[in-house]
Amino acid sequence: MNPATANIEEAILSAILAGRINPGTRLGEQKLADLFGVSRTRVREAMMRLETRGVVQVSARRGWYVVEPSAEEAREAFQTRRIIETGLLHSLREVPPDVLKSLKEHVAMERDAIGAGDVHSRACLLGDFHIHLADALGNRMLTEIIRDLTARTTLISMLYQPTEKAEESSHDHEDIVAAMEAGDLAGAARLMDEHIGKVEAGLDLTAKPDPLAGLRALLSPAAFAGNAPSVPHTHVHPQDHSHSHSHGHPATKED
Amino acid sequence: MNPATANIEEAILSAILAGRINPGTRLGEQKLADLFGVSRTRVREAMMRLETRGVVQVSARRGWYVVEPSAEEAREAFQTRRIIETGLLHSLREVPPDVLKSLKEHVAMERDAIGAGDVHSRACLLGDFHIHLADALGNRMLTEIIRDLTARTTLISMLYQPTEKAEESSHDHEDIVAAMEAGDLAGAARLMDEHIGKVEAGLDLTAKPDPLAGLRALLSPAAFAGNAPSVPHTHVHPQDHSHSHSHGHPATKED
DNA sequence: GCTTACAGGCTTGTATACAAGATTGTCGCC
DNA sequence: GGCGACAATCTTGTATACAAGCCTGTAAGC
Repeated sequence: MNPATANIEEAILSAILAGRINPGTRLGEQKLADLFGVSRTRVREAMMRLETRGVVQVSARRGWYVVEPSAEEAREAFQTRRIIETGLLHSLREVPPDVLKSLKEHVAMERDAIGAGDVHSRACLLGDFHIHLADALGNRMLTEIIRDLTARTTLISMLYQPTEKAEESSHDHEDIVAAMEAGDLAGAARLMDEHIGKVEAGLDLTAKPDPLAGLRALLSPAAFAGNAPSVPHTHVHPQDHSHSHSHGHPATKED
Repeated sequence: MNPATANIEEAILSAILAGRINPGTRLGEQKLADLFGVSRTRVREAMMRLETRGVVQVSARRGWYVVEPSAEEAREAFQTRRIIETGLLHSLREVPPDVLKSLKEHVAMERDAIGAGDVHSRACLLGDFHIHLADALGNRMLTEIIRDLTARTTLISMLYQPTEKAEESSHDHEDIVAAMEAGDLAGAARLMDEHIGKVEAGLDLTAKPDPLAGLRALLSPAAFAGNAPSVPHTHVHPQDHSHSHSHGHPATKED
């Protein structure tokens, strides 16, 4: 593949996995082209590849947007991950020592990142655990699949997750590795199932399927006619999709 | 997505699943563009999407080729399918009656196609069973994943399969459905594992990593100088194949 | 004052032109 | 006669130009 195209693709996917790009973010072709110093052609290539991988979508003549999975798609993504990752653990007969070592090191890194409060690194590592697991098997196809799925569930978490439970996730990972070390693969699979289930259960899938959620919350208390003057038109389109949730998204959780 | 682009992509993928396109086939951009009545741009889009899905590959400034999975990739593909499809069956608690009905009908169609000797339809249906299974769960993501994997294993079978065992496969499918109907999902998963294992075991993964295999077979009996004059040229290009699809795959021989 | 029609700007969609590289067929040389 | 270099041809790689459509801001009409 083209090095430049691959770089764009990889850069965007990595940014998503690290939680640096929010769902719904608009990715303008020309803007990306300038950013990477290439022409729109290459950017379009990368975008189309990412579209087939399920992480961006094109809206006709409007632009490319990072996907905002619906509640239904969220359920599918988690179901798919459960199936694949438990299937993976079940398929193992034994775990090579070097794989165990590598996984333990990874969990240690998770704890460090959590302790250091590095939110991007943390999100990246937590997702990466699952990718690492597949990779340790030496199966690149599976790794790619899980990587794409993880990108999607990361976006889902950003959309629907009211609370972050990084410590709990890392602890789950630790338990899974412990079960693997004990040779209890079935137990590890069960723990993995529960782990993914917990992450899914921690989401509020009824809450934020639309970008108006924040606004809707303002409206529902019937405080609409209260004091805020002419809220509707002026505030529905603050700027535009591209800049609207450009950065300060994660601040809106759990209150 | 674009309708035309999607059509090209789908047409080629379907053709692969039906065994109508051989691994290693060259897919020229202009030729496809003429065929579908569009410009090269659209063809390139479709090709890049298919490349992302792992069914074609581009060789720089030489053309697009249907992938010829190596023995290693073949093992990975089967391993991945085993993991996912057994994981799928394990994840089920019960099978809805309409799904069972649909699967039974599918198996019946397989038998019909086998009886009728329709080789393309048969190949398509045998692969489609697995796709159908995921689809019946209502999980489109999983369906897409399995579809792509099935395309690859279909190509692998075309490359390495010395014998076709359509009846046996169909019979396996029947057994799997029967186990599902009996509510024995664990048993169904085991049967699925064995089924995929059987298909994999039926291959000769040491035999045909290179496109010269047929030629090599002619050379080895040392009958080369015997009586057939200038055999090589006439038989290397049986029909049009565009040209020789002998793009220098590094993994040529093994012995 | 509010609604509706319209125009301008901006973004993607598509085709085409040209550049770069690879393969192949041919000619000259040894 | 065999081998190597060269040129013609074909194919993809990349950029750019133009067309088409959406969004937004403005102005006119009710």
